This record gives sequence, structure tokens and C-alpha cells, in this order.
Amino acid sequence: MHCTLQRRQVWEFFADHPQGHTIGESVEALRDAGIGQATVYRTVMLLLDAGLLCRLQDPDGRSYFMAARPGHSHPLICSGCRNVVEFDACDLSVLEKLLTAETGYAILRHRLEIYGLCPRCQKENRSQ
Amino acid sequence: MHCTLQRRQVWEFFADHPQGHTIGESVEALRDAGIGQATVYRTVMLLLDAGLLCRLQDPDGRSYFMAARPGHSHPLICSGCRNVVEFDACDLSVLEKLLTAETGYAILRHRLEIYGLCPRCQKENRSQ
DNA sequence: ATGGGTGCAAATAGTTTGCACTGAC
DNA sequence: GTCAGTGCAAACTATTTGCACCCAT
Repeated sequence: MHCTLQRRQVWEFFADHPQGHTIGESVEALRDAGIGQATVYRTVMLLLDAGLLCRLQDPDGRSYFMAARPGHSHPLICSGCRNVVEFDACDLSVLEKLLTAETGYAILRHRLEIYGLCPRCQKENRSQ
Repeated sequence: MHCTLQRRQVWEFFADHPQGHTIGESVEALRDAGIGQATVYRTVMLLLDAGLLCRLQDPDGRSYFMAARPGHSHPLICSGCRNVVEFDACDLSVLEKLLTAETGYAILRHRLEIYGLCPRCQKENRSQ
């Protein structure tokens, strides 16, 4: 797999921002650099498969992408500015054992996203 | 807001299945009943706003809709057959307090989805 | 007769694909 | 020269909208 200039630029776009971005936003931002939208789509999926990006999904179904942190962590997402703080203090093993016992399901993974307002957006009284 | 025949049929389609369904699937299923796709789109959004449906999102970004259970609960989703069991034993208040203390974020809500394989899909060795 | 709801078809938005071209090896 | 990667445009899919018609009030 080639690490081309374009792929590096797509990666840097996400790595340089602590918020998630839609594919549309990244297409637009990278257009000035002369990168075509097909390349952005292809590269985002590539980085996603490689585990370098992760996908966030807001309650309305939109997908956002951001640089993935290594290891197991979860996002705390500001509903005002979409800034993301990652945390890893999540212990769901007790809950998962309980669910397995109760339902017989074999647990594979979980998704935990927490939404809130960051200090700045609270001050500016922003929401959504 | 009118409770028309079509709206009732859309609702029943979701209420009658314990799995989530994409809008596309529901459009297709309701076409035989003579319900147009615009009506399905409009009605699903209506039921969603009314809190009668909830939205699940799989790891690939697809949205699924299903009848919402009253109260606070979370889905345990089978990756094989998409069957959903809801559970409400989730206590994240400690985690949320910790996060507020550490980050200053005002927590608004959380999303917790757990993925696994139901007993039948384990037996049939299904995955994804 | 009025007003919300519906189906159809058209319009729009979002995503993927085919293909000729480019650049690194 | 080969081959993966790219940009463009076209194709395709998903979603929304405009509008004439219908039905319950």
C-alpha cells in the first residue's frame, strides 16, 4: 500500500483536528489541495479499514470521522462544537457478563458515546 | 396529527419485528400495501420525532429503525440476524460524574450499544 | 370548502465506478 | 514497462420536494 502525498494529506486533515468531520467536509477542505472527491472517499475508507480513523455517528445518523486513538477508548462529544475528548475508563465487563448469563448472547464489542457540552459551549450557551 | 391507515401500517411494520430495519427495507415491505416511498420516509421521521421509533446505527454507518421501548434502555444487537434484546441495567452515572469532574463537560446523554451473537447464530456459526 | 395526508414523478444529495492518465519503481 | 493511485465525469443510490388529488371534518 502506497503512502502517497494525497493519502498523507487526507490523514493530516483528520489528524490536525480534534473534532470529527463528515466526508463532505473533508472533500471540501481538500479540494483546494487539488484532491478529487473519489480519492477522499477511497482514502477515508482505506484509513478506516487500517484502523487509523474511527467513525462517530451522531443521533441523526450522520457519520463523522476522526483520527483513532490506539487502544480501547470512547468519545465524549460536544454537541455544540463537536470537539471530542477521548476516555478509556469504561468497565462494562460486569454488565457484559450479566447480559451473557441472561440472554445467551456472546458479546463481541460495544459502542459507548457520551454527549455533552464543553465548557466553552456552556459559556456561550450553545447547544445541539 | 392524523393517525391515518398508512401511518398505522408503517408503525405496525416496525412493531411486529424485534429487529431493526433500514428505511429501504421498510419501503420495500410496504410497497405491496400500496404505500409510497415518500410516505414511508415522512412517517418514519414523524415516528422518530414522536419517540415511537428509535434509531440504531451499525458500525458501518447504516441506520436501522425499531419500535422504541419506553424508558431508558439500550440494545444488545445480534451481528448475525440483527435481532435486538433491550436491557436497562446500565449505570453510567459514576462514569459521567468522573468525566464532568475531569473535563468540565456537562453531560447530556449517552449512547450504548452492545454487539454479540445470539444463541441461534452461534449454533449456526453465523457472523457479521 | 378546507386542510392535512398521500402517491407519483422530478429534483437533489450522497456515494461509487469506469477509464484514461500519471508517476514511482 | 508495469502497476498502483489519481482526477474527472458518469452512473448509481438514497433522500427530499412539488404538486395534483383525496378524504375526513
